[in-house]
Amino acid sequence: MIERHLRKLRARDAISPEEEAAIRASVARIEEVPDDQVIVPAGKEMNVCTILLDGIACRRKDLSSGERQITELHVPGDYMDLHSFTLKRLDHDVVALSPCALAFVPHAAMADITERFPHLTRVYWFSTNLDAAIHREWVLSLGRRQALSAMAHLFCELYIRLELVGLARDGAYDLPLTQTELSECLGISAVHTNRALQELRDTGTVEFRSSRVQIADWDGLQSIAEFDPAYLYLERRVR
Amino acid sequence: MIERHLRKLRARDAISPEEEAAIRASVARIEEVPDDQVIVPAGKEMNVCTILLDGIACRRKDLSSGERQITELHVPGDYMDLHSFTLKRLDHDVVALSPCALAFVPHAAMADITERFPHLTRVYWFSTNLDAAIHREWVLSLGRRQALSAMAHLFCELYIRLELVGLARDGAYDLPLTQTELSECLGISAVHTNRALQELRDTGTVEFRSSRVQIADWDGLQSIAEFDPAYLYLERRVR
DNA sequence: CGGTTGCTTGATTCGCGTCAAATGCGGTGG
DNA sequence: CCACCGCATTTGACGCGAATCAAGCAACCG
Repeated sequence: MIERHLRKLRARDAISPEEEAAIRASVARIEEVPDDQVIVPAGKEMNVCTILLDGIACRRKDLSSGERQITELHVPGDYMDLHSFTLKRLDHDVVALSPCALAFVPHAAMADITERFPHLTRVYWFSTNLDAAIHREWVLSLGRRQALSAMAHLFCELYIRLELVGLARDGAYDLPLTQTELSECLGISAVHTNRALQELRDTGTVEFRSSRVQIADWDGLQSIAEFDPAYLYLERRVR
Repeated sequence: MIERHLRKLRARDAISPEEEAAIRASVARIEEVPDDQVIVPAGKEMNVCTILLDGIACRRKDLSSGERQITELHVPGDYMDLHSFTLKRLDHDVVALSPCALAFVPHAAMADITERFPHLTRVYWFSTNLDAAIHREWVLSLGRRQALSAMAHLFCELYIRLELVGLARDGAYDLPLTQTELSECLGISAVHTNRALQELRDTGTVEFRSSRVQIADWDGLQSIAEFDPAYLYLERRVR
């Protein structure tokens, strides 16, 4: 299952056999967690990082009022808390939005990689910078896009990211989120999320029901979203 | 002027004399740019990184409609585009919001640092992860906070970050932004920005005029903002 | 089969956007 | 020193996008 992680890395850079071996050796333990489980709580002192092998998870921040904001969705192959290697504790929760399979990599193993593999270190540094680029795109969505456009943008982003690891094809992918969780990504209410979904369906571009996204008209969806995948850094090059 | 950069790093970790020397040696060139200058355009192939020595700058993304969203403000001491070292090109512009003094560090010098100083590499990796943490807090502000609260939060964040490099004290700091630029940080209109500023002034917590922020009641401001500085990782520890 | 959770709908409210115009103000040139 | 300009700030009127409240419905599940 770690293949999806390698596939994600190799989409952007070359990974040598030695580096691949080091990555495989860095995994100390595999675990499965149920729906809704808090995998990493905000503020906790960390000494492992977590790769998402299967399922959908997120980074989530809370307000005292109980309102929640999801700041990033994670797909299989993602390091969900690689930044804990340098931050030591997180400013947000990492939460499973579906049953998830996880791989744990001790910080010590990551430290070993940084000493022995400077190039792989840059690859992982790149990976956290890619997360930041995704954050920035979400800032743009939340700050300036209309709800409909932001929602379309999210469906586009997830299609590209899931297709990269072989989990989307023919314009469709599984997305086991409730409408409430989707609303927590988009910074809107659950009611408005429902209405925006209907409006998107009415445009004939995309449908989201029964935990599945079906894109009928990619160009139309992309145009509603003003989606430009440049921020996902899909080109393969030496970092 | 590079002292502010060192001061920011040393607030979170120890920097040895050898590391300090390497940092100082990495600067190839110093330059001053006027107000409104695009320092790094989105998409451009980069081979240098830029430290902000003096002035206020930002990361900014545009929509085709001409609407703009600022995704982060930069204060003196910040590396504004350290992520270009691994990303090679940026997904946003870097723009001077006041006249700025800049220090340029070639990617080659940064590569040299990553080979010779693993600890300093982690310090810089941390620095880009701190930017991501700030992005996440802005996602929360844009997604879930009311305009008044988000504005108060931004004034709190800037106070802490500027105080760290000696540019804020006695509850006050210079902030050479127009209300329109402030609105581009907060994802609201310039008109509403003006009204929210008046409302904040009426609460007696903070005043923003003539390019200066004067905080009269920190506790009150913090409470309006629900500001918790944990996301700024102010504790000093080995990374 | 009753309870829980998620989805859907309608009515109403509200935060903020938009448009337009007025006011203030630093800079510039006569 | 004043007239003028350009830009930022401020104000008012009005409209829209999304929140909120409340209720009904559908699906799942022990």
